Amino acid sequence: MVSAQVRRGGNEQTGRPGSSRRPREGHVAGYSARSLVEVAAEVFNERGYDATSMEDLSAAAGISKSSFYHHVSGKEALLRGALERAVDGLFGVLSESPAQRGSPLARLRYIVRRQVEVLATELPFVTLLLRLRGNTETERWALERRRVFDQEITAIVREAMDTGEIDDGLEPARAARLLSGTVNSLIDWYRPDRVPLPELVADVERFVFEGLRSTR
Amino acid sequence: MVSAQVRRGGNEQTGRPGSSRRPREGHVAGYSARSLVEVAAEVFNERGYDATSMEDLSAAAGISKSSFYHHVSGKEALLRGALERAVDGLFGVLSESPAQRGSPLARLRYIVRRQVEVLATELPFVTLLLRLRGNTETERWALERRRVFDQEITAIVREAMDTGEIDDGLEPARAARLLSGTVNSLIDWYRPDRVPLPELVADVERFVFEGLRSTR
DNA sequence: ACCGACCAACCGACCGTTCGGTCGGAAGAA
DNA sequence: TTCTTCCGACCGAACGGTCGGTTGGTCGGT
Repeated sequence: MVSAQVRRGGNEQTGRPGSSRRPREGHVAGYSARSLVEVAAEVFNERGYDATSMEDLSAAAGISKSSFYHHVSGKEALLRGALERAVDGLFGVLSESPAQRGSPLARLRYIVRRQVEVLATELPFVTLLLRLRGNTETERWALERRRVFDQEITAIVREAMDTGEIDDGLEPARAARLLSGTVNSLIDWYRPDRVPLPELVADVERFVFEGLRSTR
Repeated sequence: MVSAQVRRGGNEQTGRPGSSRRPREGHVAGYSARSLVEVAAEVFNERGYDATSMEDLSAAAGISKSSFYHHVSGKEALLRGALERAVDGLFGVLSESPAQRGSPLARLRYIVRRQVEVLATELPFVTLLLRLRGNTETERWALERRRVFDQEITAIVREAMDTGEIDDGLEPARAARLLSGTVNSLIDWYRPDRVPLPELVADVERFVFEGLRSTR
């Protein structure tokens, strides 16, 4: 397990510590394992996990590869850390009280809205989660968690169909997959600071529940 | 350049030629470059492009790594071949006459339906296309073609909003992205033979244009 | 004296790719 | 028919290079 404690969460000048050559400001940088997970998640998304070397990661963190190993136990541990953050964010939504009380449709709408918010705020981590191939044990664990999450959504969709709140012309599982697919596709184009988050949330909710066709 | 001519497009007993140990039936197998592209696309999707070794590919084709090189010029050429097939399929839809004539909404509906069909029939190739990271020149070329495709969709969405056929509450570019995102998300769960294609096409069209909410 | 941050040099494994050579059928000459 | 020549399919072995990870050590603060 990674044991380093938090000392400095980042670097104020670039947002990512020492991504360009630092002039060796002593030997005190102090990267927490957590901030390195953030760096790693970004690089994983740019290059792809397999194409990312430990040297790429350490360079992005501004230290040498061997120094990097002083802070983290290995490549897969970084992936695990990032995936855990994504999974925790997603399941956190399900455990919020508006996701557990109220009519099925209201719960579903709430989950969609919150899921968009989590996707946006935890973008690099969720992106990583949604692009997994399942090659390692860590990846398969995350894939399984995703599957459980999707099942929860499917169950709520089914309830909402039973109450007649949403159209029951589709199979619940298929409707849930289209729903999740739409929300998750945000990671392919959403970039923070380009679109106000509340506006994005409203647009996605409208698209998912009302569709594209004119209401007039 | 790949120079082998088509001799046998596949193998009737497994659907993929020689994926299990063949008892050396002479030295006549005769893989066309095309059938090897199909094998490669499947393995790329299972393992991820970067994580796939040439040995993985040759093993899937049932020949040695060095024999494999007798038929193809290299790893990236296989990727290129697969991506070209996906891109051609997608742009082919746009050039069909129902995609160019009629009201914007009718054209959009047609494109969505046909795009689902292309996704389904060319699943491995389109999957590859939609998961690119842009590390190599080939990948960047494909990404650029995708961008052009999305722009075409955006233009039609904008037209349909101008005519009032679809809701203009969303920005055209954002509506187009949600639309494409929904359709493209099929690659994450659609598997042939599980769902009749016409039914899938109808479901996706309905979801995209009518949304989930009840029509009653 | 000790400790945490840091790094150059290194390791075995595996990568994509090349190459020399074998095998068996097709084709032409006898 | 038999002999000879040729060719495409095929493979084992090895190449240069890069990978994830380790080692042995320096340096500055306390």
